[in-house]
Amino acid sequence: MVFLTKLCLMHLCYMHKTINSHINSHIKTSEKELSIFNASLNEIAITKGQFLLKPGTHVKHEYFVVKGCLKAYYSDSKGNQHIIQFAIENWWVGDFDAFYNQVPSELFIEAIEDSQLLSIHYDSLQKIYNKAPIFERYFRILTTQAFIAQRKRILSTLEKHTQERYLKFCQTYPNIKDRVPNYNIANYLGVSPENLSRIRKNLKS
Amino acid sequence: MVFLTKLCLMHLCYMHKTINSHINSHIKTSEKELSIFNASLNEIAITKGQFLLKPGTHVKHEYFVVKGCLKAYYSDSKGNQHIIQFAIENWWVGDFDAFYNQVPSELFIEAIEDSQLLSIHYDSLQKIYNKAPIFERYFRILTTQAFIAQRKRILSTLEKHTQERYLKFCQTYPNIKDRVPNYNIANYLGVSPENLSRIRKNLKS
DNA sequence: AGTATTAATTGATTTAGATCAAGAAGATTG
DNA sequence: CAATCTTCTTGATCTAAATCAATTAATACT
Repeated sequence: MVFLTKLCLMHLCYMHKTINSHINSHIKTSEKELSIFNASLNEIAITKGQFLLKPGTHVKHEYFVVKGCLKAYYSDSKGNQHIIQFAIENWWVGDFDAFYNQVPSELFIEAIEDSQLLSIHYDSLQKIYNKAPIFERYFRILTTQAFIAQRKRILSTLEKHTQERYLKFCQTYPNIKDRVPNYNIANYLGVSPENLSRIRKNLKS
Repeated sequence: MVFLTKLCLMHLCYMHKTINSHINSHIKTSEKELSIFNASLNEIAITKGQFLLKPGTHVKHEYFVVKGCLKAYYSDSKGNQHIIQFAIENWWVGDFDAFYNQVPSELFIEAIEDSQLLSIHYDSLQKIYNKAPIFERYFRILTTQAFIAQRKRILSTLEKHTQERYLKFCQTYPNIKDRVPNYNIANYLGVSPENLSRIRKNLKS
């Protein structure tokens, strides 16, 4: 029992260490600011195939991936998945529209691997913004970078053929490419798995 | 001459008034914070067909549209325009990747109508963030909303047919739809002008 | 290891939309 | 108000990719 407690503490340290170094790679914080932030985080463990979020939910949390891999997707009327984001280590994931604009979620977020996450509650975040406004900067920078990445994704759908877009995807996310089934990459690119398979075959020769 | 000066002052007031009410629709500011911000803005007038930005430029400014309409686009090797954004009144426009990450611009920004803009310099903005950190919040909120809008755009290319995407575009941006030539809307949607024309014909009947 | 399940591949057919080409309708300008 | 330039439309053809269908390969399960 003592052993277990110790393990949990070590575990907690590891998760906080991960997010804190991510924070400090973007902004400079004091010990106090960091501890205000850390105090608001909750740990979540989720196994492959489990859902973090489903449509129709009132979303109160955003999630930081410490370890693992998830996909965020919409499901259309035919049941096709349209993947909006893969989230791996050091990414934030959530339904930002539902979270910030207080509308019901339309998004599925599902674990592709067993994953460890940290969650933050909407109310906690608002308090953090007031008590430690440096975190406005942290999220401003992250959102700006995410915005730029999305802009590039839009551009690639506008100007490139599927083969080029697939190659670009592999180049941009080499680590994701090897952790995710190909039909999910097809979903992300918005093409059929058959088409992606043929493209991959074509690239081999 | 006196008359002209007076006119310019009135003009200045109008432009600042526009951006200040936009700011105050998102955050609460003191007079002092607002005046710090206002002091960093420069006025720009640009006529239809002129460029605010071209590829290869070292980007030092972002722009707020007080009046007018612009398009931001990439031009591919065949000379096709891929429109990433239409900017009308109360929108910020710029090459955010080039601006924030100090890489050369790849973007054209061109006036579709005669336009009045306010520009802010990168260095000024950094100073504002330190002197009046409430503006971190302003830009965090704007970027978050822009991020959400882009996510919806990505989703629509993943799940919808061109006709549905065109209807969605008209619904989301009714004011832009009527100010921009159809072939530019086709560029934005990533389809040929001929195809959009046929879709529009089909919708009439 | 052997079975069940899930993922990837391959082939045949269909389709939405691109491309090519020409003309009509609007808008601008001398 | 011609004349020019720009935008939009229409038709014919071509092509990338979707869809449908079946098989093979890879994982997971007990």
